[in-house]
Amino acid sequence: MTLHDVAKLAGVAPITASRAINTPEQVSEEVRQKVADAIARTGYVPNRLAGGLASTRSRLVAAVVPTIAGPVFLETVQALTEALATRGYQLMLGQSGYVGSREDALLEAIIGRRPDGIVLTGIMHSAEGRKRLLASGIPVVETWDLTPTPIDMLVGFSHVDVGRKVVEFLLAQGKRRLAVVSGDDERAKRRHDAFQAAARELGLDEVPVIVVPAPTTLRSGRVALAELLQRSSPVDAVFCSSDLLALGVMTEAQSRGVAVPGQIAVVGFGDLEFAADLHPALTTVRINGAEIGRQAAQFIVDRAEGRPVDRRVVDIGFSIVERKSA
Amino acid sequence: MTLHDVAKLAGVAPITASRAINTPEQVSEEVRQKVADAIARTGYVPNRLAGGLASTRSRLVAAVVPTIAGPVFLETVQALTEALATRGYQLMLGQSGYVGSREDALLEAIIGRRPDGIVLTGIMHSAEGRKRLLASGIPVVETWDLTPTPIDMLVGFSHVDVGRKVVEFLLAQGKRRLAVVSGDDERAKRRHDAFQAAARELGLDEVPVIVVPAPTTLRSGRVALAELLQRSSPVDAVFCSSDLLALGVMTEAQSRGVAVPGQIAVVGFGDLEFAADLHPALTTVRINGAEIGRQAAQFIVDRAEGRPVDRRVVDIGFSIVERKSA
DNA sequence: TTCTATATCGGTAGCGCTACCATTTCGCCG
DNA sequence: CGGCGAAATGGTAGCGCTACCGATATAGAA
Repeated sequence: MTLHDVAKLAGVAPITASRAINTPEQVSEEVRQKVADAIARTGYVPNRLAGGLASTRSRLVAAVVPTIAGPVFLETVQALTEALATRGYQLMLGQSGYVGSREDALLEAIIGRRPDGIVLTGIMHSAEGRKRLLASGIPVVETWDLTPTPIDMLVGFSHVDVGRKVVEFLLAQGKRRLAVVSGDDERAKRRHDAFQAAARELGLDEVPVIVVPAPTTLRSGRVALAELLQRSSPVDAVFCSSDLLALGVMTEAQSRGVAVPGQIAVVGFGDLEFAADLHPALTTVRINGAEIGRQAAQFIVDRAEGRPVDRRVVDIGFSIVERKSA
Repeated sequence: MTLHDVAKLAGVAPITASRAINTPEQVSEEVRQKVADAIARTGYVPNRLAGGLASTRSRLVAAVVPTIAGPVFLETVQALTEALATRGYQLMLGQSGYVGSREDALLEAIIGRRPDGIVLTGIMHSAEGRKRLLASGIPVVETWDLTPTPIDMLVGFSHVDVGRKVVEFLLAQGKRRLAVVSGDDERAKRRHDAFQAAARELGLDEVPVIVVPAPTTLRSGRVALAELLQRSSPVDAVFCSSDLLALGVMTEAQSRGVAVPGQIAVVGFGDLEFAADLHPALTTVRINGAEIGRQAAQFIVDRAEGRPVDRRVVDIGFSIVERKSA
């Protein structure tokens, strides 16, 4: 079943049938109807590979996440997929793994499909990767981070600001013996470095940091708190690099009879769906992941459809959602 | 940068360059080297849209999930993406939404890309959808369920068996006043129908079922337990249709001072990563989601590469992981 | 009436690749 | 030393669609 068959059935030229489908305002009502009938009768589905080849517009967008299994980027991916779908674009998913070893093969696989855009979670660091991306000429959106030197477009927020603001928040709660439990990914590191620096500036003790492997899990939260409590210096607040970690810390606290927030305050990161309903409800840093996805989709669709994108960097900010755990 | 440019640079015919890339065993070592050099110098990346069009093999696989935001299918999607990537295939993600309204548009968007296979989470029910899928001639794998009439291939397990086994398990623990908290998706319904039926057969009281909207959340688990406790008849065990729901039930129990499993046993479904580390550790039904993904990938790649698939239905089963909550 | 602007439709070529068949090369046999 | 099969290479055509340009019909202006 090809466009030619449909056109023949409708009694028009293939190119006219193409227009009836793609730019219906360019054909008469009569033709539109005949073509629609022919499509209905044949069950014709346009071959978008062929269309993409001919028009150099694949209507495919690639998203690269470290792993889909971590809940962090889910909201973003969901919003991205949706926003793209309503505009006729399809999402291709690529997993870089937290290692970044297969990154090169992944980029090759993606670029080979000639997507109309690539959405990266996190910024691309490898010079090689940046070069390939740039050379490909494909619009790129980096997300979930801020950098003065984006490859192309960017929508994110400042991890350094997050670290600072959380210290200030905790201080305002009267907490003075802060600690951090953090995944070993690079953005989390930026947050806790800023956290430590801010604590130092404000005259607090050196902040101990427990680093756990990414992806972060409830288990590593439990283990981390256990380790923290075992150390000599007491702790009255813990900033976790993910809500899952925070849940782990709270779980461990509970199983040890340590009161939250009474003895230890806990702050998470991400504001996952469950955070509000934990007991005690989790105080956490909220990132509007869905908005990141939507904005990224907007960027790429605008580019693909030839609209100029003036502001190429969007800082969507964050907020500290104060609940019961801190 | 096209294959022609690379071929010219390497001093061979385009078709020879193509072979050097795709079937290197068909060309001499010398040609292989020259083409590899030319590629390295030019940064050439084959256009897989063109290749797909010419060979009618897109090396694209579509996966349809209700929503990526629910954690249930994550493991499957991750394993699928990985297994596919290592074989040179790319995953396209489609979200049907739990409603299934846009399902038609989604199918059209997917089929239009001529994927080498389609992986469905859950089985396809709409007659219209089945017809289109069948008509497209694309290999289809239905997952996470069992049916005597799959569209094509299938890898799943019996939800009816799950419901029955959990009743038996709970009974063996000495629990007699069972209840269910369940999402309103169709597979969950199958589980709790079987659960109710089994309880009836075994002479237990009628099992109350609280149905909450999908996707299930911690919050709905809390609310559901609250409602359950408010009812007249006492309850000593709750089977939840997801681990998140189970966590909600346990959270609510904890905040009300109801002992788990002492007063109420809780059984989850899914064995999400956090289940083992909850306090108390969650007893739950384990589904090997990753294995589902890998098997689905295997099915599709086998088909795409012309290998015959003899056993088209795989029951991967499930297991009840007994921990502390029941 | 003739000319021009506008809407509607069609033809041709080509996107970048691979399937298929043809040709060349070369070692090796009788 | 001709002939032959296998290995290596090349040529042609076409996958299904759209960009680009051209043709025709209609309506209104001059």
